[in-house]
Amino acid sequence: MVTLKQIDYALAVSKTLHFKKAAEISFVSPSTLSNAITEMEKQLGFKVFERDNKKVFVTTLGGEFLKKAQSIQLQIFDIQKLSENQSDPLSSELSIGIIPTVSPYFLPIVLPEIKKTFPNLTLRIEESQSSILVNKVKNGELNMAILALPYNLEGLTSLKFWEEDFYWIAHHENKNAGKKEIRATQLEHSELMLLEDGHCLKDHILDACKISADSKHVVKASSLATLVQLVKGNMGSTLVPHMALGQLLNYNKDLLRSHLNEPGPHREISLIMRPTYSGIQGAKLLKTLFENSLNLHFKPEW
Amino acid sequence: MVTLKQIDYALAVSKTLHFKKAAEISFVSPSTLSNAITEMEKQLGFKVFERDNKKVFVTTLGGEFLKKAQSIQLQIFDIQKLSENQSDPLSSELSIGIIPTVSPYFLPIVLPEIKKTFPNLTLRIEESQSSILVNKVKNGELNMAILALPYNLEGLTSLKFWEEDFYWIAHHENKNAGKKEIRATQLEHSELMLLEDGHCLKDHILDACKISADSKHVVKASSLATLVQLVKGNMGSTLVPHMALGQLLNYNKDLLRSHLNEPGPHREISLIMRPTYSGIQGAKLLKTLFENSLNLHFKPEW
DNA sequence: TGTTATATTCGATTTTATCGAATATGAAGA
DNA sequence: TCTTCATATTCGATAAAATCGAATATAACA
Repeated sequence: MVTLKQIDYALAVSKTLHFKKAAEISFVSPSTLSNAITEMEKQLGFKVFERDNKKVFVTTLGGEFLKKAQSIQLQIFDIQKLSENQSDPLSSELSIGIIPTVSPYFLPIVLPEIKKTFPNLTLRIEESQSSILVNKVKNGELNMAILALPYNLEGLTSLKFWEEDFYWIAHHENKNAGKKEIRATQLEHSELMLLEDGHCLKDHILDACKISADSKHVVKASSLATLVQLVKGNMGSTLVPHMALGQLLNYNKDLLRSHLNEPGPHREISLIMRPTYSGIQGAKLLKTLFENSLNLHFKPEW
Repeated sequence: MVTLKQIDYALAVSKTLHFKKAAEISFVSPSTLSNAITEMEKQLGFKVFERDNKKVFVTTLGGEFLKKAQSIQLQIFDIQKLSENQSDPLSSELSIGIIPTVSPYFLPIVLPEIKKTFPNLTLRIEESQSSILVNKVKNGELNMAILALPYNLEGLTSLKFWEEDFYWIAHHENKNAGKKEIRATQLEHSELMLLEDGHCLKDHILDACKISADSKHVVKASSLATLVQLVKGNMGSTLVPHMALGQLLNYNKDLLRSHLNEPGPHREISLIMRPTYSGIQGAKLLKTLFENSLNLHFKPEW
């Protein structure tokens, strides 16, 4: 039988590609580790690592094995935390990833609430783009992430807590500026400024406006704040999500907004996590907290 | 650390709800098993089984644990078979579930091909409805299943190998009989005879015809063959999938068919399996074999 | 041709798992 | 109430395994 200890050792080797270092991080002697790997390979019927005293590399089949092995190891971690997460959720540590087009508008609202409601919780927040966050959640580096869907979750579980539409932001001199509603067809693609590649907001905007991904937009900014500054300089127009309106426009007289009148909601903000994650109970509590905070803040249609 | 051995023992207890019997099926003494479970519960920090010398039952949290534990055990089985399935796929044993509305029309075509192409393969075929098959694939009782999608796969992986439309079968005295194409709106719901509940074909037909599930149909048969016999007796009409046409109509002059002219394909036949299943390589070979056999048999639009 | 770094082998030792016998416990029946 | 019975658990002894350090083998490099 393959054992979890063997799996741990194998994963340590795959991380270091070095038996001695792997032995160190596993807190065993090199001989122990070597024996364990050899025994495991005997059980499996194939070599996971091709190695001599100078180099170590993973075999093709070994790669398959390691992928599955890591998933199993994560599930074991999850299972071990079943107890603590059940008895008193959100009372120790939690790492959450969040995308840049949500983070600055969302965190100021909910962080105080989290602090108040779960005073014993130590939060670690990490801001990255969706693809990176999905990977980190999958391999256990993050407990959860806050993403905008639709997005390919690759098997992760999601809890939706907010949906919103996009608004078109234009300089008051723009001929369409100030309309309450605007259709995608009324937007001049050439003057539309979007975020650089990798931001899911860009794709959601293209989807909502049914613009093909390859149409060229001159400006590709790295944040919504930049884009809005450019609009203020009358360089073009842009689209931003509902939750960003208040902070970005800030009663600026030059900037006018119009609701994007296309089938919505244009994006759905969700909490995602591994399906085997033991803190799902806690995640549901968070989801509710998020919903309540956001509704209080945004719903009274200011 | 929780070990796989402990997980095995715990699952044996959960199956038998009896420590002595669990010890027997695990080939260890009762004391060994008892100690292992106690030690495991100490590691986990909670009791999985509430027990005295008369009764054993699973705690709430224990149930959570056992569910995850079983999933892990299955993945370990999968990992152990990585080698054999890789080197020479489809050379030992394979259990496949298949739904009743595919089985009689599909197996006669592909079984001879499988025998010819994979002579060393021992096949076990099991016919059941989708919900049962999904469960059996999930808990490892079956390696794969052949289902008609869309269907809630609950995380299982699918490989589509065939898509087909439905045909309306009517007695030649029926006023619409014999038309090449027929729209759902032209069908008299009252005279439509469908399979009993639980057959996914019934749901797919309701979907394709946009009939609500609660509309009452008098006849609810347990097989397509029965339905067609009823049509022959002029009791009403029915809908059958493409692959069933030849066998069911069999050049019977009383029975006329019309293609259901609604957006399709009306159902997709797929091979489903656990995502961690190591025989995916073999499954892909089967998929190709299925495609080839079916295309040869059905595509020349007889 | 040494030297160095590193994986592996080997024998001894510690740790862990397992067993059978003895024990404890609660249910059922006399 | 007292026995009997079935069964989970405890205990001490034993078997199996995991681990260690030292010795060994091996390839790269100077």
